[in-house]
Amino acid sequence: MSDQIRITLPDGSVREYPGGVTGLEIAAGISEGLARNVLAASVNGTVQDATRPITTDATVKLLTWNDPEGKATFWHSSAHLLAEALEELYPGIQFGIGPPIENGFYYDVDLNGRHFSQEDFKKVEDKMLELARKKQEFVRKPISKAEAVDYFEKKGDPYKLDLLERLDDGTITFYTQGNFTDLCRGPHIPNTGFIKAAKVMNVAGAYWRGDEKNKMLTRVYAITFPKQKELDEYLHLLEEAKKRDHRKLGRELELFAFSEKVGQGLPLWLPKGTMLRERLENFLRRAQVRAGYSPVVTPHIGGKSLYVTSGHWEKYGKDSFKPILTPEEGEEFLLKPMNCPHHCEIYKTKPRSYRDLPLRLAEFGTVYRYEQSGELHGLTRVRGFTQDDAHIFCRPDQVKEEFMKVIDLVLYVFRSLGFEDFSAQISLRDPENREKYIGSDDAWAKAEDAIVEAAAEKGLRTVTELGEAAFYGPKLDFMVRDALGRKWQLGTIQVDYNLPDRFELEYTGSDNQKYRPVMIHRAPFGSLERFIAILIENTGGNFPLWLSPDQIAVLPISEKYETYANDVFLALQERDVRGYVDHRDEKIGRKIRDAEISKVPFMLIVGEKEQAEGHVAVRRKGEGDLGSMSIDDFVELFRAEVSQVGQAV
RNA sequence: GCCGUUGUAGCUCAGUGGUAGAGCACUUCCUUGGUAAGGAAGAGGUCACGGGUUCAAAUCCCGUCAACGGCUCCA
Repeated sequence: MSDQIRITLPDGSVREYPGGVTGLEIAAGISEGLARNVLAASVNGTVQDATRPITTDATVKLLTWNDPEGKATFWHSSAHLLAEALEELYPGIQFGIGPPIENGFYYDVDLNGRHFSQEDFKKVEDKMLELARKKQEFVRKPISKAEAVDYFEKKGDPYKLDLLERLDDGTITFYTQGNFTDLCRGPHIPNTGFIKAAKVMNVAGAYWRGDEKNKMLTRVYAITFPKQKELDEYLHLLEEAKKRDHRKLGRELELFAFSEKVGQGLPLWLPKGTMLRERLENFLRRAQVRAGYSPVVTPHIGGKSLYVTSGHWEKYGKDSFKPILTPEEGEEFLLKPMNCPHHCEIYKTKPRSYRDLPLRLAEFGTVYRYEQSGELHGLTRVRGFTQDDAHIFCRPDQVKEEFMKVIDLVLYVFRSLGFEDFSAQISLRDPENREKYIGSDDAWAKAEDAIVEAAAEKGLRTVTELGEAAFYGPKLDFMVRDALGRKWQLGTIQVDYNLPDRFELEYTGSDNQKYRPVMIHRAPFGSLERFIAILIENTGGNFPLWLSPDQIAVLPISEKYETYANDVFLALQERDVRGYVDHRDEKIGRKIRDAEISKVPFMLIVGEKEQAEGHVAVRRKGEGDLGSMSIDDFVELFRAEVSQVGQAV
């Protein structure tokens, strides 16, 4: 151990230390402050305990709260602290897993039927902090599998034993802090004293190992911080995010509603929401016409045999809405869960030539799917929704080019609406579970290659997920987050070599032979409902001018100017400006306040002066008075802003 | 579907065994006003629904439905 080792630090400097030096000691040599804040150490790219000796030359980064790995380590250790607290409060409970997550951590526990709810949160938090103040060290101990099994058999924890079964002897470690010992690969923070603030967020059920055949454990979600102030800030941030929740804003801005009588997951679009939705539809319709799409319309139901042919009946029939029947003949029809089978039938209405391809059929198609009741969520997960669907029928040699054109369209849509923060996900087959999918290996391989290449050529930053493909083909999804950080899929592009086979679609090639086209399913919004939900949360309800349900509110100072207010409104309406006149018997301050709360972009105040000059006093929401101007000047100002985003819709 | 929590006026919420409340919104009247809440009066609830316990249930118990937070699922 007396041999010197060379440690390379992130700034490129190299220092010599005695072999066996720890991250903590290196930190102490740099500054006392750093030593106080070191949570873990990255040694040659592997995160490990800051207290673990380093025995060879290495590149070392000392991790603090400001590093994602530091945070993860902090929260992982906090999960152990949570477990320790729970065990003290509820002796005899058993533990599943307790990982860090994006915001905090959780621990799955089997409370053996014991009750645990919000009233107990405070007690757990207090216990956690009480234990944290003891500055208990996290002690790492390599242990043989036999000893580990023995420990948990004595303790009576079936979940840990289940975990141990899949671990190899020689790789197993225990971590102990205070009276709590856990099977854990680590790493951990030096001691519990770093944890100064703790909050149990909520509890939820979670199946052991995520399998619904297994027992449901209680998942306790919590978050901790090195400073109380940071917890306060986090809670404040959460409060702010809740204000942007589309379910809240949807009600407040009168965009949509639900009715128990209509049914859960079946949104009712109110006039203002419909206005917004129609602007979006028109926006995409125009873009699609430019991109060579042909709009079509198909019925909301289709004969069962259509879905037998498509394969959807086999795959989803048993857990869908049941077929509806004709009264006399008993013929079965399905509420359409997809538009693609209908579009395939449109393809088949006449013989197609290679010259006709690509054929791009687009439809705002409303579909109905039986989503499990516990899954429904505002507008992001519903049972009836409208896809901005289109199916591109093309020759195999056109797949990649068409795919790239769709990527362009999706990016155009996202850019126009200010969606900067999205990620792209390529979903491929699960290589270990191929019977889940229909279609030949060869077709799948071709489709997967086409997607990967197209995404790469478009320079998309993508993550690839195995096993996330649709049952009929791989896909490229565009993912965004809602106000509370949950991830949702919006735009999607899917290659399908399968449906053309099932529907026996054909085209005649230049050699007069019959060929099979390839289908691309695509939806830039995904569904209008989900897209609008995310748009509401992204904008906080402050929609761009071209989308605002009400773009202006004409506010007469008093009844005397009502006629003039109506004249102003009519003149603007003729120039395609949307809004209303506030005729209520209220003072101007009140009318302004209400228009501001309704998030109307422009308020046009008219009184004696304006009437005399034929002007309007313009007030911009959130900004204030812009001064008095003629109606023509206002329209110019208005149109400049609308065309700024390129969307005179 | 599963686990947990919740359900009182259009909205936000008080009320924990003894005749259903507040603020905002709504209606009417007064007020005719200059850039974020003028005043007064009024109307509005089978306390989600269905059972049960009790002299008495919004309140306690059981069931159903729905919403919320997760899990599983998501063509």
